[in-house]
Amino acid sequence: MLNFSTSEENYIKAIFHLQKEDGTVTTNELARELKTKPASVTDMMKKLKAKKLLHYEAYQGFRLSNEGKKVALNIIRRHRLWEYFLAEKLKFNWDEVHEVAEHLEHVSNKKLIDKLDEFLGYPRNDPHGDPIPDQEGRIETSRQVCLVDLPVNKQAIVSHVSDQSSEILELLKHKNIGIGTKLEIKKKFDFDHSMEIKTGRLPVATISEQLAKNIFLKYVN
Amino acid sequence: MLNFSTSEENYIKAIFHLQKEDGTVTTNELARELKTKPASVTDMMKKLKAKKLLHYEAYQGFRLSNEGKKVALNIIRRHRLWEYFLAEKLKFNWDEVHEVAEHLEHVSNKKLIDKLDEFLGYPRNDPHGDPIPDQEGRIETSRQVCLVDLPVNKQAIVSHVSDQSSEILELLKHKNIGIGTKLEIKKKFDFDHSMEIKTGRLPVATISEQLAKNIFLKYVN
DNA sequence: AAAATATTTTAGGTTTGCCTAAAATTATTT
DNA sequence: AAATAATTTTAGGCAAACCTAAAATATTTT
Repeated sequence: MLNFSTSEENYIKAIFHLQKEDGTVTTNELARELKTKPASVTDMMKKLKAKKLLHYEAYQGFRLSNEGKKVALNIIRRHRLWEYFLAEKLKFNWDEVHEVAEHLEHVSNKKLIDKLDEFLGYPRNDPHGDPIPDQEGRIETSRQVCLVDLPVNKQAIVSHVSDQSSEILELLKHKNIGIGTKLEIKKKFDFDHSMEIKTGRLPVATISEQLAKNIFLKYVN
Repeated sequence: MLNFSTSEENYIKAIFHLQKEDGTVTTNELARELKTKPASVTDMMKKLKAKKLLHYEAYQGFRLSNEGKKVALNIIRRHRLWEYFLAEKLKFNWDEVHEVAEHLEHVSNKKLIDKLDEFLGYPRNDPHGDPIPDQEGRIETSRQVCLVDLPVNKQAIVSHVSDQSSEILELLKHKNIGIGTKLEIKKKFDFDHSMEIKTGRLPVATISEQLAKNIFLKYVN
């Protein structure tokens, strides 16, 4: 894997994220995302095309090549590992990690990142719940997570309930929660590890730790 | 504290280190240190002078201003904390940390560095034995270190022996070690924590862990 | 103290990544 | 399908940080 400038890396990363929704990314979209001007985007697209990181024909938008995707996943791996480190080890707040990780992610030393990964215990998701690509760039698209481990404000869909007793099902029915219910945690209470969640249209519901331990979800996206 | 480019930071740091020996630094010295050309150095000196980070008159060499020194100590703080992190937490080898820290040091987020410092337990020296400046840029010029904690290949001078029994003094005399003796550790053995040290002119001597625990030294410089 | 040598600065050029304004192309209306 | 609007690209410039070659200054030698 060659080395890229901070600027090139930011473009690659932005294209990767944008092309998730659409298939192909436009000059204006990218300029908006990166807070730069369309003319600057065109400049960079020419350069990245020359480096074979993306497919691009004038006026036709662009998509990352396979090589470009590999580079993107590598940057995302660095970013999310640093986010995890900041939140888990340095006790940064959930909402402060992104900005700092934006800088750390550009220190591209493979050994550093692999050792950081090992030190952190090979985490699978960053503090926002997004999956962390492995050394090979493999990424788990949608893994199950226990409600206990679901980050605050991260939407997820109930996919499994481990205890099948009538008692738990009664409780879940009462709270209008079932497989397929989309929800997010609004607040976690350290005292008893209970939480308030929000489902689709309804107001908040309180979930005990015992209940949360039995509910598994998949991230949206 | 304002923000500086990576390049500016590298110049400031290099001047700080060079002016330790001499009082004033010359264009050629700095060019050699930074593997750049004298003309580039002159360019940068004008810029740093305009930013009041150094004193400089054409052809007369340069010295950091007080503000420049503060900036330098801040960069050195970041560098050494990252070195400590890499060696202590990520288990990098002693001789690999410097290069990686050269990159990490330029991520200048005060909160990041202060939290890193806290996470590491406010270490006083980096893995090379060099002191780590505190938040205010204060640096311990020459602190005592126990021989047990002296890094390999780092010269230091015996400044204190805690046990004053005749037995230890006999042993030290036999090995030609006394207050003022300059030595460095050549090898440490994990098995019994014994070590081989080298003093001035003489060949290596072996020191037991028990003995090392009673010898304190000051770093050279 | 003049000449020779070494150092430092100036002048002008390059690349990267950004910009504005104008031209080219594509998309949308009418 | 022409006209209008929106998007994208081109052309030409700018600042940072580097470069080479030549000029200016300082230092050393004779």
